[in-house]
Parts: sequence; structure tokens; C-alpha cells
Amino acid sequence: MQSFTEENYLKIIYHLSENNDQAVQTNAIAEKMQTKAASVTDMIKKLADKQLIDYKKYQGVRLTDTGKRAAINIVRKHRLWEVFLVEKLNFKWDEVHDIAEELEHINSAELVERLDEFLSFPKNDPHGDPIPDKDGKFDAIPFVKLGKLKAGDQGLIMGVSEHSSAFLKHLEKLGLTLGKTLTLTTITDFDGSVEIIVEGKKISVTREVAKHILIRI
Amino acid sequence: MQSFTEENYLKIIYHLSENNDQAVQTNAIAEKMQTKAASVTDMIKKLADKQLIDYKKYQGVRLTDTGKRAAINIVRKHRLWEVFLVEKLNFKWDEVHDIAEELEHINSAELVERLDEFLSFPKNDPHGDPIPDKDGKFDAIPFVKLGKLKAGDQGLIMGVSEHSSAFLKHLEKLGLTLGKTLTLTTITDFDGSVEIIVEGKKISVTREVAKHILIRI
DNA sequence: TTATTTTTTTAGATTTGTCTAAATATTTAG
DNA sequence: CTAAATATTTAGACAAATCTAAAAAAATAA
Repeated sequence: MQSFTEENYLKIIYHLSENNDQAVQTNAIAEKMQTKAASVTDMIKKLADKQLIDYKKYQGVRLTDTGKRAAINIVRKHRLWEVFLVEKLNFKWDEVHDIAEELEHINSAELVERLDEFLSFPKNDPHGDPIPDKDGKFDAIPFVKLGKLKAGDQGLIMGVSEHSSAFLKHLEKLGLTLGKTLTLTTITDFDGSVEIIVEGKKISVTREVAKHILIRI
Repeated sequence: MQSFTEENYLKIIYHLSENNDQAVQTNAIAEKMQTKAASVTDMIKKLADKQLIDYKKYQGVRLTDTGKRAAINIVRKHRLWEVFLVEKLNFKWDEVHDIAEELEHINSAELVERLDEFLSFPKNDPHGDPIPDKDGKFDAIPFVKLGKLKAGDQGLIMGVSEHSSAFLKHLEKLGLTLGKTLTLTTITDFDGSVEIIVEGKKISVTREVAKHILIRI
């Protein structure tokens, strides 16, 4: 089994290579881990020794099959705990990330499977992210970022790509929660902000915010 | 906030001084922590620096008020999680200790209070131990150990003082679970084992087992 | 009460994950 | 294509928690 810290490295490497299939760079890991590149190099060697990642000097890293399986298992636990916190303990979607960061490291396969069952095998977490099943499989629902839509496009909010409390609270206040339908009316040339209509109300959203809202058309 | 390891030391010191009000010895801590006396001395100094324990060389340690509060909070979390595992996830009473050992270190006051509420503010864990409320208060129900009863005494099983899976499975097999009423018929001079009647069935229990069954007369 | 045993502490080393500063590779720009 | 900028690695150090071996204090026994 991996240490707490090793697990966090695996998870971060997984998320960094989730979309593009590229090797992950030392500096990118350092930024996400809030640490220095030198520390990352040290840890990278350790994970490579354990065959959890493939690593060649200066070439970045890729998860091995074993490493990927471990990473997905952590993601699975994180998202199941988030569902638990929201569905059973009535936390809000912006309050659960940090607690789930801790809970995801609890080490008991039995616990995870029973939790999954207790929650009726949810397919998505409170932020719309898919929850891998116990074999690591999940459906990656296709989405477009709000920032990429054209004027006139209509769609459904099905996720976010930023999980900070500040961001989620902001969306909440704008009424931009999961499942809401929206129509994009205008894209502002000046600053890239977009005008949308949600439940009859006109709202303006900055380019930065629009980038992190995932839409199913 | 304390580290994982510091929390375990506090918890163990708490349990070692729970009944007798004595100072706790280095060796006793070492045994419970599965470590060496030298390591304990090191940690003791650290906890004393943080004012979580009172310590004079060669004199053993006592929790300060702050240390005791921290320890009781860990115990509270441990026992609440055990209730969750048994009541909600259908674990058996002999399966929950190790998982709760991990969960007790999750750091969120809000989480604990909501869990407590979700579980309807339970007063006891699955082994009969009292659960401290959020101010650290709890009723210590008076008990007698089965090994101390006299022939003819009758009582109710209201707890155990040993939480290993092996021990609890053994009790389960004998039908000696919480809430059962028993009558002591004979104490064997030879080996101290006791004969009891539970639900009409005669059972023999070794001295070692009898020592860890808590009875309310 | 002296000697022996037990308990506790100290000294110095080890491991894990981190750091800074300096060196080396790689990439980008002129 | 060389020079500058950026990215990565190495070397050496540090804090946390542990260890072994040896020294010191306390408890027990003769």
C-alpha cells in the first residue's frame, strides 16, 4: 500500500493526464502539490521504483497500469465520500472537497464497497464528476465548456472543472447548479465574458468562470 | 492540530489513565503503541512541549486539560464511526475497530457533529462503550467484570474491555452479545473459569475471557 | 543497605518527505 | 544556430518519528 503522500502524487498525476494523453511534467506536479520541483523529482523516483509510474529523466512521467488503477481507486473513494457528505450529512457541494481529501485515504476495500451500496451505487458526485465502479470503469459523459459555446447554443449544466469552495459558492449565488438549462445569448468581444439565460433570468459570466462550467448540448 | 501519531499517543495515554488516576508509565505506552520505550520518551517530550501532557523525568505522564480534551475528542470520533459502520453499513461488531482507528483522525468538527446527528446522537458504541458528547461529557455506566461475580449473581452484558476481532468473534459464537442476561452458576477453583447460563444454555468461559466481559447487575 | 533487576533516558543513526542552492538539460527566441 | 530563458535534476541539509546500544535512575530483593 502507498503512503498518504504517494497517493496524492498518483491522484494528481492522474488528473493532469486525464484529458490530454501526454507525459506529465515535474513543474505541473509541483504546482498542484504546492511543493518544489526538487521534491517532485525525489518522489517521482520513488514511485518509478515501485513501478507505479514510467519515468525517464527530463521526459516527464506516465502512470503505469498499476499506478492508474491505484489513482482511479482514490478518485472513486473521494467521489463516493462526497456523495455521502452531501446526500446523507447534508453538506453543501462547496463544503465537501477538503473533507473528502482526507477520507479518500482511508484504507479498506470492504468499506468502499459497502459505502457504494449504502449510497445506491451513484454514478456521479455532487459536482457531476463520474464515479468509477469497483473495477475502475466509468462513463466519461461528453461535454463542452461553456466558454466554447456559440451565441444561440442551449445546453444543460452537467459538471464543473474547478472544485474550490469560492468558485462553487459563486455559481450557487448565480443559480448555476447541476441540471439547470441555459441558453447563451451573447459573447462579449472585449473581455470574453458571456451572457446567458437561466430560468428566464439574464446573467453575465466572466470568461474565467465560463471556462469551468461543463455543458451537455 | 496534532499529527496522526501524536493523536494516537494522546488516546493511549487517556485509556491507560482512564480507570486508575495514576501517572502513565513509559513502558506501558510503548507496549500499547507497539514501539520502544526510547521512542516514547522522545514523543513524550514533544507532547509536554505542546502542553498536552505533564511530564517529569522518570515520573510518568498525565494529560493536561487540553490534552484530555483532545483525547476524548478522538475517542468520540472513533466510537461514532463505529456506530456508523455497524448501523449504516452493516459491519459486524468485530470488524469495525481497525477502520475506526483510521477514521478517528479525520479532521472536521462539522463532520463529527453532523455524523452524530445522522446517527441520532447515540449514547454507546457497538461494544457498549459510552460516546462522549461534543463537550466531552458522558455517563460512565457502572459495571462489574464477569470474573468478579459470585455464584448465583445475575446480570446484563453491557460492554467489553477488549476489542480484538478474535475476542469478539469468540463471544459471538458463545452467544454472549450486548444486552444478554446471564446467571453465574459455578466458579472453578482449578483454573478460574466460570460456568454461566445464557438463554437457558450452560456455557463455560475461561478466566481470561471473563475478565473482559462487563456486567451490570 | 548493598546488589540486582527493571525502567527510563540519552546519544547517535535511519527513513520519509521536504527544502535551498547550484548544476545540467531542454526549449525558445533572436 | 547560438544565446537566453525555462525546466529539471543533483547535492546536501532538515524535521518528524523511529531505532539500537549504552548510560543513568528507580525499584526490588537478599
